[in-house]
Amino acid sequence: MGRGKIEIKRIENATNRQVTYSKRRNGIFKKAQELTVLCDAKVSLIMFSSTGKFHEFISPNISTKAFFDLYQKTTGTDLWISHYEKMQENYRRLKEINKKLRREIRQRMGGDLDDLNIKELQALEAKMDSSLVAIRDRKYHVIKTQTDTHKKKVRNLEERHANLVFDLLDQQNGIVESEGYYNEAANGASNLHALRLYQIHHPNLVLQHGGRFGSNDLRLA
Amino acid sequence: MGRGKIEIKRIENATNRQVTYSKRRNGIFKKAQELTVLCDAKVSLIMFSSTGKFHEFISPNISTKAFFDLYQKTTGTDLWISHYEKMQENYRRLKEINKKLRREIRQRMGGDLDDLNIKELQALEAKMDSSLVAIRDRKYHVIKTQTDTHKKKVRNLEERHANLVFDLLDQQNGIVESEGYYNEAANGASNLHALRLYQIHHPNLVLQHGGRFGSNDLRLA
DNA sequence: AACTATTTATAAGA
DNA sequence: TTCTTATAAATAGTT
Repeated sequence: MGRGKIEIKRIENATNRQVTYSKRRNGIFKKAQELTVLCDAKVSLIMFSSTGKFHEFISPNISTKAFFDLYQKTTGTDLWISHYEKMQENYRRLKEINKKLRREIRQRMGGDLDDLNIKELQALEAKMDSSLVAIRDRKYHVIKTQTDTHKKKVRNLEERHANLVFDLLDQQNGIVESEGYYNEAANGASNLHALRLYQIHHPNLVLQHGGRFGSNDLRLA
Repeated sequence: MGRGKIEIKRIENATNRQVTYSKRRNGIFKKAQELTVLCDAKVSLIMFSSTGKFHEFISPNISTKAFFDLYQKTTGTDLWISHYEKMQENYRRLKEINKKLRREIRQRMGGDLDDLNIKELQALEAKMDSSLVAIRDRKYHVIKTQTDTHKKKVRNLEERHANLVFDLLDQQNGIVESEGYYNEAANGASNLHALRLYQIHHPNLVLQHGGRFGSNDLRLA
């Protein structure tokens, strides 16, 4: 049916394949159309090319949905029941697992213990005990981390505060004793003296870098 | 494409129509088969004759169901969406709940604690503590119940054993002292005497109804 | 996309 | 239905 006979096997040249697909697709669609008209038949012809392109012919006066319904009715197969049933089975299993999980949680919360025997109760108690240890450990670890972070923050703030105080005193010295007696106040050399002056008037200021920090409102239970 | 050219319109003669249907059906199936092979395409061809007869061609390596799924995916239509999607949504929700339950259990087992803050850790610890108390209470209750049951069983067995002993002694008395010295042995009046006799020969028998029962192999932790 | 030599499909007849 | 065969139709290779 062409310049030469061809063997019916996959056309390796992609361009040729695509061209042949296009030509033969038209041919088969025409055949389907003719069959529909000549023989008063219902035809559904759906195809996907190797590149995934979709084409469809369907006889007039019938939708694809109706066609598939007819297909299912005629063949007695239900195209989606297997999929559906598999899902239902999964759903049922998940529900069961869920129930067990909830039960386990209830037991771990101290309820629903009525149908555990002594061995099971002892095992549960032991597990709970060790879990409690793990939780306590974790809690202490978190508290310690948080405390350390607090310490660092406070230390940092203290330093910045102290620096501000020094700067302030330096400025005051520069103004009050402007006769030149303390002209070197602008450089950092007099910080210690300035601090001493400041402390005289603010005896509550305490510079302390490793001390105890009061309650951080974390009860250590 | 035959002895004469035909017009493409419904063939009124039913026999002719049927014959043409049969011939052309073979032709179109062959075309579909060739297209599948030559062009590496996926083809679904379903037809119903005017008399309702069903024929189908489908490319190898793909089921009608898979083809239908592909069709739906490609065209964006979904014919059983209402049934199916509702179920999928339920399934998804159940899965999510499941995940949370598992996580809660893991935490209650002392794992997966990294992203709990101190407040949550404290709450968890408190819950675990009270749960542990409940579990211990339950354990003790079970132990007590079981012990009581044992006691009752033992007591019952002892009584039956004692009765058997009495009956045995009565019979022996009946035989040994058949001269009539103890003819009233058949009624229960002489049980006390019989017991005394029995105890002489079995000094290890102890009738004890409220005593301590040895280890029941239940460590009281 | 068009052409055309050839192959293939099939209408009519058996 | 199936076979035969003359003829229409489809199409492979080419342009």
